[in-house]
Amino acid sequence: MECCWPENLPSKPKRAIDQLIEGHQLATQLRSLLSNSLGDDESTLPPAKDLLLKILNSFQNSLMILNSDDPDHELMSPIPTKTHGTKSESSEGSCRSISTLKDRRGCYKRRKNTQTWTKDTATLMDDGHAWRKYGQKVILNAKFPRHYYRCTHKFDQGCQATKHVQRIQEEPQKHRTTYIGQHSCRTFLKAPELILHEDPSDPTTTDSSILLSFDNTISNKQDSHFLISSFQSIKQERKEEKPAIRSDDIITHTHNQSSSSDYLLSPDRTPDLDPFGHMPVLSESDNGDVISGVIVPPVDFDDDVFSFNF
DNA sequence: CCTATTTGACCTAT
DNA sequence: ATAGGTCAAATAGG
Repeated sequence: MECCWPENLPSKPKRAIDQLIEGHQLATQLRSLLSNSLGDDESTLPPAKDLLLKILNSFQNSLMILNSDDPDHELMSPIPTKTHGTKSESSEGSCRSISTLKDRRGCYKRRKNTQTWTKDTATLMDDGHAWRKYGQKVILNAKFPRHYYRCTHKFDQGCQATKHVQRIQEEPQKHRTTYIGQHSCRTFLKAPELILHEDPSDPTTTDSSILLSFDNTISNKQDSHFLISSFQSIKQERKEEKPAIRSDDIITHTHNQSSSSDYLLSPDRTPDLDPFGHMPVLSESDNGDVISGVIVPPVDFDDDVFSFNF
C-alpha cells in the first residue's frame, strides 16, 4: 500500500540527503574559491559562476524536495516492512497508528500533482520497466476495463511509478497507457530492440501509432529520459492488453503547461543524474538526438513521424 | 516455495 | 453518491 514502505527505505533518503549536503558544501567551497581567485566581478567569469549558482540551486532544491512536507515523503518514515507472505503481522504499523487490516485500506493518497503522460500504442511494447498489475477496473462509459500497474520495485526500492492501460474505445486495436509518477528505481534495461513482436494474425500490428501526451508538469529531465527509454528497450509483453511499440508508429508528444516545455528546453536542466541517482538511459552526448528539446533515442524508426508539440 | 495475477472490497476525491 | 484508484486474500503458475 501506498503508506507502507520497506524498512530499509527511510535510510535511503537520509543518505541521499547526506550526499546532497556534502555536494552543496563542496559547491559552496568551490564558489568561494572562485571568488577568491577571480574576484567577485560578475563579468569576469559569468558562465562559471552562473553554473555554480545553478548547481547550488539544484542541491538546495533537491534537499527541499527530500525534506518537504509532501505527505508522500512524510509517510516514508516510521513504517513497517512489508514482506511477502507475512501480510497479517507485517501490516501492524500503518499510517494510522491504531489499525486493523481493514483500517489500513485506503491509506494511500491520490497524487493529484504528480506528473502523468499518456501513450497510445497499437502493439505490444515494453517501456523498460518492470510492472506489476495490482488492479483492474471497469470505467464508466468505457467499453474496456482499465488495468492498473505499479512498478515492481515499489517495495524494494520505493519506486512510486504507476501506470494504467486501457483499450481506446474508438480504436479498439489501440491501447492508451497512462504513466503516473516517475521511476526512482534503478533498473537495467535490456539492449535496445526495436521490433520484438509482430503477430501476423494480429491486424493491430499493421496499423499502429503512438500518442504521447503530457497532461501535467514534466518537472525534470528524468521524465524525458524515462519517456524516451520507452522506445529503447522493448520486450514482448506477457499479456495482450500490454501493447508494443513498432517502428512505424507515429509518436506525438504534447503537454499543455508551458513550464514543462521550459524544463525540457532549458539547457540548464540537463543533469545526467536525477535526484534519485537514477541513471538516465540516454544522454544527448552519447547517442541521442535532440528534437525540439526532447531527446530522441538513437533508434532507426524508418518511416516514423515524430511530432512534438509544446 | 516464491512470485505474479485476479478480483471483490475498501477508500478518497470530486 | 459515485467513479476511480488501491489493497490484499485467494489463486495460479513456474
